[in-house]
Amino acid sequence: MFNEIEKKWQDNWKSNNTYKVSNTSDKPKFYVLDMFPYPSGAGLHVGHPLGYIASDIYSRYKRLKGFNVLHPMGFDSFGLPAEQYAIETGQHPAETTKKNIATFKSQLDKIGFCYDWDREVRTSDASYYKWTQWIFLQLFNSFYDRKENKAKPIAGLIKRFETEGNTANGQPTTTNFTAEEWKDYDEATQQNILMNCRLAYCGYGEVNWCEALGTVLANDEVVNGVSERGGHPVVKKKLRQWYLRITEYADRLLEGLTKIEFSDAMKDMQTNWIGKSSGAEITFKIQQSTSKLTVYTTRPDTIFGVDFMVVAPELELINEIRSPAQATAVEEYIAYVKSRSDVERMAEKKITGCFTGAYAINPFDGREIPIWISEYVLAGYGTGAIMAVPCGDERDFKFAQHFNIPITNIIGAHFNGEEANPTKEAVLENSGFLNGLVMKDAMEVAINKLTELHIGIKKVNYRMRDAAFSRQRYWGEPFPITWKDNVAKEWKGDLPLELPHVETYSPGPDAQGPLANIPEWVAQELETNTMPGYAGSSWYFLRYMDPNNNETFCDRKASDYWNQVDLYIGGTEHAVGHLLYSRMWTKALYDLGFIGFDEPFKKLVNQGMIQGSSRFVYRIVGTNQFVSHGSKDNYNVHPLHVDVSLVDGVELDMDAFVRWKPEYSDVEFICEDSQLYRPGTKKDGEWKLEKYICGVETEKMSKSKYNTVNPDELCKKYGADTFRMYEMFLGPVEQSKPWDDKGIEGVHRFLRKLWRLFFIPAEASAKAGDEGKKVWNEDKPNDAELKVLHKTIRKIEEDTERFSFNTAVSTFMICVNDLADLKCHKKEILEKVLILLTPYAPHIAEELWSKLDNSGTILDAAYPKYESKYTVESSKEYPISINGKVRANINMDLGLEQGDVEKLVLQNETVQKWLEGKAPKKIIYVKNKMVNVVI
RNA sequence: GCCCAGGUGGCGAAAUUGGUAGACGCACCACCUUGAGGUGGUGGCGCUGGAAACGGCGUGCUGGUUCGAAUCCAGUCUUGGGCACCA
Repeated sequence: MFNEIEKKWQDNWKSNNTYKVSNTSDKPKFYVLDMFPYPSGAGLHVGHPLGYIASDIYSRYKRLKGFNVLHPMGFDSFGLPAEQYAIETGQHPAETTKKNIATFKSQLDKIGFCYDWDREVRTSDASYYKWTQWIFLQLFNSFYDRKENKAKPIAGLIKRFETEGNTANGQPTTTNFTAEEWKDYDEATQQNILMNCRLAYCGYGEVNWCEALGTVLANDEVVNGVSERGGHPVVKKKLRQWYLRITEYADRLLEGLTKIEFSDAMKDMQTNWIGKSSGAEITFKIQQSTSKLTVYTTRPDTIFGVDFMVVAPELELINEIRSPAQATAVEEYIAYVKSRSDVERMAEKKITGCFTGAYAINPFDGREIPIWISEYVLAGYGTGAIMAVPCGDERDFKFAQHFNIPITNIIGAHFNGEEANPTKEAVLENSGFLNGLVMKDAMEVAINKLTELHIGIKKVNYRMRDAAFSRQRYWGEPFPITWKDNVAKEWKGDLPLELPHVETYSPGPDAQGPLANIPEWVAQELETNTMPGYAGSSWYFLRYMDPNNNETFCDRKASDYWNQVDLYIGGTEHAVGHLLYSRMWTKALYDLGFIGFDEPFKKLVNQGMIQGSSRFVYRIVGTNQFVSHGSKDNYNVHPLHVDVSLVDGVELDMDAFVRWKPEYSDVEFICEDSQLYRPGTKKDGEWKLEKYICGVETEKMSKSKYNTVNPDELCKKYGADTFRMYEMFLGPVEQSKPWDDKGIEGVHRFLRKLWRLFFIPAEASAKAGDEGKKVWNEDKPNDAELKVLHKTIRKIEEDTERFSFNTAVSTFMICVNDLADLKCHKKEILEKVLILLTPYAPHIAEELWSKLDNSGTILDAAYPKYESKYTVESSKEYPISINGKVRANINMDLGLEQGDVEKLVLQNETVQKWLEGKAPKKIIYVKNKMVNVVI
């Protein structure tokens, strides 16, 4: 029955364009956004819709509350998996992507979401990536003006170079020169300098190269030294790469966090990723050399505790300063470091290093400080060199110990000689002019002194690096860039620069992408890299506002109207990728005057992940026997995933298992009671006492683990409304939890019970699924019934507002139970309950609404208001507790004065017994809830 | 190692500001409805002692603050997530 109702209303909404959203309205606007999905070939599993259902409920709720709600959906359809699938099967990514999107859309529609599909965006559509390319060009043609702290068109910078050079204005991302010098530079030199200023720039850099995927990866796409996708090894490689100068936005990205509602956990993650630290850069003279060594430290107060210097092996400086005696050792060490991959370094974490033979001079006490090189110092952070203070830093301490370098103690008793102590509270000793100062106060004194002597400056550093923005792949946005004589220029054709069709996806020469294999492409000297997956997703929320505009990426009127996304729902996995990039793009577009806000998402809610509950069978190694969970430890077994649909709870359907895959056709089972069972040896219907118990583990839901559950089947069996409410009922949206459908019956029962408030099925036709006999009436409700209604209105509103959808479902259940107890079938009550229910179970609400002889759609009904006279208790038995422990009840009216309450309490028999004639110390009357007597 | 979020019945969970812990649902038990099954209904359901009335204990563990703690504080164990030689 529910299936037909749902089909009927889904068709009705579609043909009436019920969810069409207009960019003009008298109503206040509200923008609810989901993180759009990557349309994988596996289709939707029950984990995907969790956030979508939550956002759908909130959107529908806001619509009922009188808002013009934008709630769009689209597809993040460029990316690696489609291309890898293409390599494996030969199907073109455009084809598979189209097919997958169709599957996703039909699956989404079955759940009854209120998307305006006219606003759908697909990042791989030329009409969409035209604007991704356009925005890229804006970034390419802009620089970050550090003085005004915003992005500006690069034309202004060129003008500045021509008139003032780059001395006073200081764009520190490039070198200094005068206006005359600028004019004398040839074009290549000028372009080189400009490239160093552009917000999207091309440069040579150490990148994360993944051989198996044939591409570079951004830092957030590499996990534990292997690729996030596929788990292939990743090595450092020097390559020409496009980058986004996100580091220029580091401070604003941090500052912006205070203006938006993200969870603390999310803010912490972004803050840590940006990794701001402040300290000083200090330059040391080197003995018998004109070279100098500049280090970055957060602890300039420990300058007198420096016992050695460490330089990253990659630094050129090493060749200038190393002593002849150490030359061979240094070269050998550098060769050794180069031979090691990131994975090895991380796995081993051993202490290695090599003395250069050179010494730096401590500027304050003239001490000679040996300069070492070691892989534990990173070339890419700070200056690539550190001053080591073993008494205060654990890594420095271990290094000193390992190489027998004497340790200077500047913190007295705080250092025990056994381990370093990174305290800032110690009083400094052996520290020259800093003696007697507490460390945290000494920092400023030290920095001032260094500045005064021109050997150091205060310095802020960020852990975040510029974002690698090119991929050596096919299935992504082409860069509208041409190369001539090693100079990158904006492509002069009309956007979009369309992705050409290819027959093969194999990499081009010299670690270039497949585009390098296309002669016409190369002939035009076009860039052969493509943009990364996050390019299209960094601005899609803007395109929804004005999706069909062919003149601009998003009309300013539209973006001014819809403004920020009011509510963004998605997983935490994008904390340092997508969410940071979109924030940066928004800021850049804001700086350049294309939009009027500089934070894209006002509020972010992270939905938890629904994990799969995997089942395992245990194959005895080298045999075709499987042993049950209880006795698996007695054998040498190999665990294998088994499809969850073949398992009832933990008990395997052995006959279904042998039919599952051909290679299992003649297996045997050693069951829980150690009996051997061979499928097919017992006839159907014969009692099978043997049980095979599977192992259980919670892991990520994925097709390869056979633990996915398809929402289609649940919608078919129970209906979309049941499915929607059950996903919410499972627990708080923010929380991750393994999927489990054993409670879905309860929610389904609730909806049937709701139905029976309107219609009672006739006895004989209970199974036929017709609507039954009408029982609803138009009688006037009484106080008890109104009380149920208004309490529900209040609770549902509160629950919905605070995204506590699980308790909201409970509230509905209580409401329906109460109405059933009261035998209340009154239209006046029921129709209001239906309105409350609309966001949660739109189909059944709409159906019953129409059956109550209402016209129009319930989606635009007026949201009921609660009356407080029905939501408070008028009189009640109140508990009295004595020293916090409830001992008796007392009858009294609400809103009594303290004095009256005391009198009433003292008359109570139980209290008198406890007091034994003495006066109580205190009588506390708590929030109209209870009374506590302190004795 | 560092940062963050959790830990409550057989299970998913609730408890919005410190105020009668376990709402609601699942599972389970008993009964009613039924020829039977399903559906539907009523009641029970933290542990423990007790025939019962009633009592003791109880929100990972150990302490503390408070008339009163799942909630606040200190320490500790544990699960999940993030970062990881960032000087």
